Amino acid sequence: MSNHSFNYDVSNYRTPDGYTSDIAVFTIISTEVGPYKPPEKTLKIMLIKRTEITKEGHPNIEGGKWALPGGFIKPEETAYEAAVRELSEETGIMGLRIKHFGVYDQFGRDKRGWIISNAHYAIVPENKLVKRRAADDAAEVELFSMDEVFQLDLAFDHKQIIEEALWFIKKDMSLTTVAKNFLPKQFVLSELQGVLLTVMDEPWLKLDAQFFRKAPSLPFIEKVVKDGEPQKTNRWSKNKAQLYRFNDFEPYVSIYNAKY
Amino acid sequence: MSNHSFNYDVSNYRTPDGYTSDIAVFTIISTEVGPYKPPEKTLKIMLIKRTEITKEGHPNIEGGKWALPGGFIKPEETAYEAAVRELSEETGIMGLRIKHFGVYDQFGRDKRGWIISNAHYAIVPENKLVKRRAADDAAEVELFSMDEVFQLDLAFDHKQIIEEALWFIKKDMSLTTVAKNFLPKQFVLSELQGVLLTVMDEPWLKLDAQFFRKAPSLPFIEKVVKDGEPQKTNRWSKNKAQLYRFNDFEPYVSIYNAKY
DNA sequence: GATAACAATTAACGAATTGTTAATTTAAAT
DNA sequence: ATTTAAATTAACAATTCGTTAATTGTTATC
Repeated sequence: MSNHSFNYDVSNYRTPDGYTSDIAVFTIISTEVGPYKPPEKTLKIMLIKRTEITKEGHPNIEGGKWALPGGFIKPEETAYEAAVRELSEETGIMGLRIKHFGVYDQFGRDKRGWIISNAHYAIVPENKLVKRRAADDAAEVELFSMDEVFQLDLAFDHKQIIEEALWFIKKDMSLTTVAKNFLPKQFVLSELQGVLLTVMDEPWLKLDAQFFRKAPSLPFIEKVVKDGEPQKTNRWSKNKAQLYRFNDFEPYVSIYNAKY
Repeated sequence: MSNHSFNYDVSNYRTPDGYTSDIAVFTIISTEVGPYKPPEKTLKIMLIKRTEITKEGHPNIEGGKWALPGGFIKPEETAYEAAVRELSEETGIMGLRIKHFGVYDQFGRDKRGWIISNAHYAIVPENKLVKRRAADDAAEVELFSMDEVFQLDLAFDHKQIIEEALWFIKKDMSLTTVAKNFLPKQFVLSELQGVLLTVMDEPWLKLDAQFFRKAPSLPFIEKVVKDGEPQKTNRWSKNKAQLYRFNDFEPYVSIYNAKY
């Protein structure tokens, strides 16, 4: 029988045993490194620890291991909607940027059967994450740095999923203005630089002289001005620094007119 | 019950009624516009026409409409493997670039039930596509330009899938060297320009003076040289033109150090 | 209250790249 | 021989880049 024409008799096909939505929740946490110094920023991912025993009293699959938050999708919702719901259940926060980035359907990835994972990543500003509430069934929730996470024994194929999520977030950080989701509405150039450096390590980013000369003319950010007066802050420094905010400009780049 | 901990009792959940792999197959066809002129290039997509009647003699769902090639995934294969298989069954060609770009799981998109589509796009050089064989059950196969395809009454949500596939291929063309999959191993700058122009329309691309001055120094292509002699061709022009090929350089760009 | 320290900001300048226009080369067509 | 059209090279002002140095404003230290 030809598949491409969708002739379909349910009895001829085995159907998947489950369809889940998993979410790699990233945040960037700041650690104070001294007064009048921009804090050091680190990319972290939120994982939950799977319970050893299910509610029904049976041993839980992959119990005791750290895993991505997520769960089974209901037929009346999409994987994206499920991700939004799971994330709000898990962290109590809403209105975040959530994006699909891959599907994991290798047979054997879940011993319970043919279970397909639709993977998303989400970005949470650290100030929202501190409100993180204890999970309903007291599952442990913790943030891990990228160094830490790859040393854990993760559930299922979540190690691979996280590796690929990390790759996507790096790409997005380079090519879109996602960085704004990690920053307050108004920010200072060194804060922007700090966020970018958590995932990118281009030399021109690290060199202050280059970054601070180029950044003020980036078309997608603008100086915050009130009554003709440029707004400044000394949040992180002795000398007052100019505040910026993202505007609606959508940058477009191409390898064919870039400089190398 | 908490979803994030994956406590799972099969009886509690409805499972999907099917999991399909659909493929947006793109090609660029050249039409001769005159002797010693580079041919005009147009982006086309391959669609198949769904039969009115199934093998079993029942009316086929969405019968008579044009649709993306694809089909149900078997439990022992991944959606990607299914895409490779379907594409080889359909066109008889292998070794193509195939990439996942999205999942379509809106309930109601397929009247047969809860059916999830894992969507891919593929790029086929036109010289391979001419070998396209008649489909096994004589389903009609045809190439459509982007203008044409959006005027058709497409099956399921395939219009949306194609729109998003087109968006992805444009992005990929700008940010990766996919263009090489549309070109012969050795090509001439005007051929590269023609391929890029089928999906991009930046001014510096259209302006020959700019494109031809910049292109020779792009780090991911190089002049074809044999025995110290630069290889040239007059495939498309009276004057011999330098042949280029892609090398292994992987370009990286970012919105933060681009020019605007 | 002078001054050392230090991040933010501005200035300056040669080097490299860009946008643009013009000239050259080549071989077929007339 | 002349025309034509595409590929290629040349030329040049304008812009941007990479780098180093100077300036500013505030806190900490003596």
